[in-house]
Amino acid sequence: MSGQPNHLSGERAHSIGELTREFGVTARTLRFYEERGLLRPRRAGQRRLYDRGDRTRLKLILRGRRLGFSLDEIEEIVSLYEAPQGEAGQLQLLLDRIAERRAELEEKRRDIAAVLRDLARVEAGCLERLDELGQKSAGTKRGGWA
Amino acid sequence: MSGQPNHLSGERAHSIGELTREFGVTARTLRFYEERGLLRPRRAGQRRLYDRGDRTRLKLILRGRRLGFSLDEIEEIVSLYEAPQGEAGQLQLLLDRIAERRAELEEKRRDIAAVLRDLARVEAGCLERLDELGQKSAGTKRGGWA
DNA sequence: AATACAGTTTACGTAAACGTAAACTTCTGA
DNA sequence: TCAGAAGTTTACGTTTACGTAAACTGTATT
Repeated sequence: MSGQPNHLSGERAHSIGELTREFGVTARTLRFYEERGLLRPRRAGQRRLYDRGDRTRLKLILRGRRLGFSLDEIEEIVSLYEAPQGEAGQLQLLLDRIAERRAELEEKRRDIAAVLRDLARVEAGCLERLDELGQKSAGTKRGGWA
Repeated sequence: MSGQPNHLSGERAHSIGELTREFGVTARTLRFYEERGLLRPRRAGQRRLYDRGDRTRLKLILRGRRLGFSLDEIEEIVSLYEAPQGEAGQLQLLLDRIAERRAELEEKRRDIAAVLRDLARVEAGCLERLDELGQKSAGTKRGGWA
């Protein structure tokens, strides 16, 4: 058992095509992220092979993207996850950056809450108006629908 | 009292410069948003005059921007707020779009929660490591800092 | 009158995040 | 053996969201 000295035991690496289907991104995007240094799949000859770590990183990247972070910011955030080494000064810097990001995220959270609240208001107005229309329709046509 | 037939009683309109300072955007941005149809300040001759409604819209726009929506999407969302008229079919369409947006926002909310959770993990790791360093330092240099 | 300041239009420039096309390699099944 | 599928590099194109510069207008101050 164990043919070649495998990288991490028991996991299957994925081709670029598999990744595109799994995550709904194009191959161009994946290559672009690699060019930007956001992903580093290993190679089998020319072909890219994405292991579990790469897929995790990709998930993080796409999350950041959905939240409107730039790729630069995403790079910074992802790097936070993978740099828990270093001496006291470094660690303090890391803690500071985490605090900054947390503040941004909490602003976004407040923004989301505000938009959701507004949408709920509009929705309530809609339903009310629909209800009025229903009443009139019931009075005019009796029974309303079918 | 009441010189000209004013637009909405008792509110003062703002110049573009005031808006830039209040919201931290450039004049170019405000003109661009107008060109895109997102804002419609009235004019005093050439000069733009932004009233309370314009400022409200701008707040909504910037909120959407912080959440990573495109200006097209923002336009759609803002238009939702201002179209609560119409007959039953229209209202139903509106409700559908609201539901879509709500779903997106809730995905973003989950994304935020996930990132915050991850950051908290990293932070905990940092603090732990700092604590270890503190212990060692205490043993070696006794007292540690100043 | 001259200067400054805030605002205006017009128009070209730019960074980010990919899209798209061309030309090539490397397997794989008929 | 050869077509087709999937992958590769290279390179130019495109959209979005503004930046930036030029040339002009109007008002206020010195």
